[in-house]
Amino acid sequence: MTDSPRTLLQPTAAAAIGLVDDALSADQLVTLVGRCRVVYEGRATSTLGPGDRLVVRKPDGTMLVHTDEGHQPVNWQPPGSSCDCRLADSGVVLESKHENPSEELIIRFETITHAATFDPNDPNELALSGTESDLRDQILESPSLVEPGFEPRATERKTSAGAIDIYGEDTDGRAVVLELKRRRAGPDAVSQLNRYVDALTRERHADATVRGILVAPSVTDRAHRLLAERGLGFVSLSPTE
Amino acid sequence: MTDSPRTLLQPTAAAAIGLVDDALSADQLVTLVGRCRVVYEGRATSTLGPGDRLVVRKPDGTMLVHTDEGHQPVNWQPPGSSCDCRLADSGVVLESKHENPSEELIIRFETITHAATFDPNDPNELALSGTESDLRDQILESPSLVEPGFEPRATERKTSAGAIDIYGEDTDGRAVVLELKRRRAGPDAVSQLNRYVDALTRERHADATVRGILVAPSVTDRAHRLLAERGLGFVSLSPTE
DNA sequence: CGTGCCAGGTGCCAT
DNA sequence: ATGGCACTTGGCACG
Repeated sequence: MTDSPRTLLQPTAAAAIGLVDDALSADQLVTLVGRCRVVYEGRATSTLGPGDRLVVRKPDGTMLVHTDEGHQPVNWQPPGSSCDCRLADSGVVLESKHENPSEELIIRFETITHAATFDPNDPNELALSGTESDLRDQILESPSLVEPGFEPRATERKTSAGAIDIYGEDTDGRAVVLELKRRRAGPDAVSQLNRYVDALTRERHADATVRGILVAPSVTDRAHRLLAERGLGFVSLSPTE
Repeated sequence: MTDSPRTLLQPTAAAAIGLVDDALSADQLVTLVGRCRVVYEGRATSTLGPGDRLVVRKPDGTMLVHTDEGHQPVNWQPPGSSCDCRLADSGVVLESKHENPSEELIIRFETITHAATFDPNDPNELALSGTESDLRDQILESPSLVEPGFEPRATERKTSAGAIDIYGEDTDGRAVVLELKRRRAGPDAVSQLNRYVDALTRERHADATVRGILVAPSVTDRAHRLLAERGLGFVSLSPTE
């Protein structure tokens, strides 16, 4: 039971509202192009003066306001948001509300250039590779990539400071904590590793040394210094060649 | 010198390519809706099987592929990417390339439901409030919000571990490091504060204690424990009331 | 340019 | 629901 795609060029406000209302009740995706102002209030607050933008409303409640620049929408509303479309001051107004967190987005159109709807059918999932999870699998497959004789014992091993990416032992039987990063690592990655090493050291009463190794394609200078200060190691590995 | 907005419903491949090519040379924004497959290769690699999606190309080179769900595009290309539109296997193919980092996105359409272009005029900037910068201004305005007698001395004070949000002194003349977060803070915020306190302690040789205070609306349990372990403080403050 | 860090980050999965 | 963290994170400001 799919509805036909529709498109309107320079529609009247009434026609645009009709289109949007139909699309909302039919769980269609809507795109609107036109001159609008935007007000947001929620986790933060924002206002955006008049300009030509692309507005997208998805059937899952997502709303996006895109300007002519940049990857990110200038304003948006998360999935699960409601949408109300009405006439105000002879213009189309979209009002989207979300609860928990409480957020409200109001888009006031002066002009609508295009309005279009369609019924998306998208059964396929994205297959992504080159992630941290792939790097983890590589290491579990060939532990010697980390160092000769390294033996993984667990992944996601829990500590009081969080879960260790890979926990294992070296040839001398010492505990080894690996923190993995799919790309060049900075100070935050070193701190993360440091937290896990501290926590594990505390858990295994003091004396037995716990080694920590950051595994990433590379590290920044600052991160390198931090590693040295904390007595932590580094191994260069990339998720895919 | 603005071009008119155009829209096509169920265009032929040739018509769609004509529209896109015109839009590319006129620096217009393009939206395409239709059934497509997507392949990405760059910092990572991905494939996406056939489905109905919304594709947006912006004049700054940004490309977005949106499915029917979620705030984020399923695939994209950053600003500054090229775009080539051609016919292949009797379908429209968009090929976008980016250099540094090297990334390539290929979108193969089976069907095109809508194609539309317009010339965006968007002179206004977003005015956002409730940011960390607002929280900083509040504290500089009323330092006693942190604690009675607190005196800010500098913002963005440089240390070997990075820049301190607010550096100051307490009533006893002790150095105080503030790390600000606009929302509930987790372990990473504590580690960040800890890095700055360590660095500053090192710089001011040793004995003089350096205090560290995390300023945020709230902290998680784990973060609270970490603060205690490290002898760091916490003050509850929100960027806007 | 690279480094570091904020973001209305988002999304995923765990408890 | 909250927490902890990865993400093709994106974006900005600064050296």
